Amino acid sequence: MPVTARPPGRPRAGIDATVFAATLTTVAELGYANATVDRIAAAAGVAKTTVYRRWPSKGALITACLVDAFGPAPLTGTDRAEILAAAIRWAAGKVADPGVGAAFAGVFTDAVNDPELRGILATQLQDPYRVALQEALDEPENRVLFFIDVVIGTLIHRMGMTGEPMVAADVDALVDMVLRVLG
Amino acid sequence: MPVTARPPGRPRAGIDATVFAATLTTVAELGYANATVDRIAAAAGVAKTTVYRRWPSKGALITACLVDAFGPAPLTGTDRAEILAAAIRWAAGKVADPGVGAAFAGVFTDAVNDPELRGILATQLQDPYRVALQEALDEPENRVLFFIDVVIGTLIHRMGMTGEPMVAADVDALVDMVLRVLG
DNA sequence: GCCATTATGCTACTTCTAGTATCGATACCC
DNA sequence: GGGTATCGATACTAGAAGTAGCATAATGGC
Repeated sequence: MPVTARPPGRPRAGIDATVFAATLTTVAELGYANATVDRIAAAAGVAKTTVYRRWPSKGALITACLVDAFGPAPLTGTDRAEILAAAIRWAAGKVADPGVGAAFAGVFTDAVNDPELRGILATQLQDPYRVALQEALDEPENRVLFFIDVVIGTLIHRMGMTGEPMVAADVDALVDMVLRVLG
Repeated sequence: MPVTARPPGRPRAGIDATVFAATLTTVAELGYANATVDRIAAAAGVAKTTVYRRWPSKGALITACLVDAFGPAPLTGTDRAEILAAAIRWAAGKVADPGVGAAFAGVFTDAVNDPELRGILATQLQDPYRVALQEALDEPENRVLFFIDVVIGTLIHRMGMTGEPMVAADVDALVDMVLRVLG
């Protein structure tokens, strides 16, 4: 029994999941810049005002959508090398999912000049993985942050410059490179 | 004597350099999102229409500004390791220049969902360095592109997530990591 | 010095999007 | 059925990208 009793009134239906799905498909079809909140709301079958009641800004919506799309990191493996390799391949696969890479790159760009959104992105999306990696690898924070910069930065740069996710051979090269330093 | 004779009429003054300088200072002061074409033009002391007569879009202006700010890469050194290390440190220094990193991250983000701008960015900014690196390192194109993804992606990711350029110690780590693979 | 030529400055405009306000309708739990 | 909080719909504001039209200014050539 939860401490907070369910409040009375019209409850929220499964709107979050519907909006998240609509966000990814809209971004995948039209691109981040053309995925306006109006269009996302229409694709989800909800009113734009409903979106803004649940998320304070478009960037916050995209970030929440990405947190949902990525989910918990599968830090599985018997040793550091296996954990790292699995984490990199998992990240590469997620970035290659339809809409995820474009949404990631888009919200990242928006965050560059929006300190508030940057905090949301760092806290809600990056920090859980950073903390989990610090524990799984027994590495200091700055080392894990560097690892995230390299892996995510490389994947997003490829996605942004070519419009296509990184091919398997290059993901292999990324895994090899990182393992030589942190493995 | 150039093949194309100078056309008659009012010649262009040194407007390009003025606008480029105003672009970087405006982006450095206000951030990419707030560096509107109106404000950049005002900072440069020219009319907005003049900017749009010279560059077809804001993204093209920023790209041209970055091409000017980066200039030719100093691929100096007696061996591959020296060349690579110098190139990485040079890139890190440029990204850390006031306005350059933010402008780079911003135009990169814009390019993700704008194929036309992506072409401009790849052709005018990336390709010259790619070709020069291919010759200097005697590496195939896909290998050099991977190198660029890693170095620029890492630097931009750090800049985007923290708002600050990468510190020297982490640039050292980046150099070490790349040298283990390509050096 | 004058003229043709071309770029610039200026004003106004269109279009699009993020985000907000208001209010009636609706769905849920009790 | 009633209370409550959310949803839908419409309308709105503010701001930025990009465009149009025209008067003006600066240059080289004569």
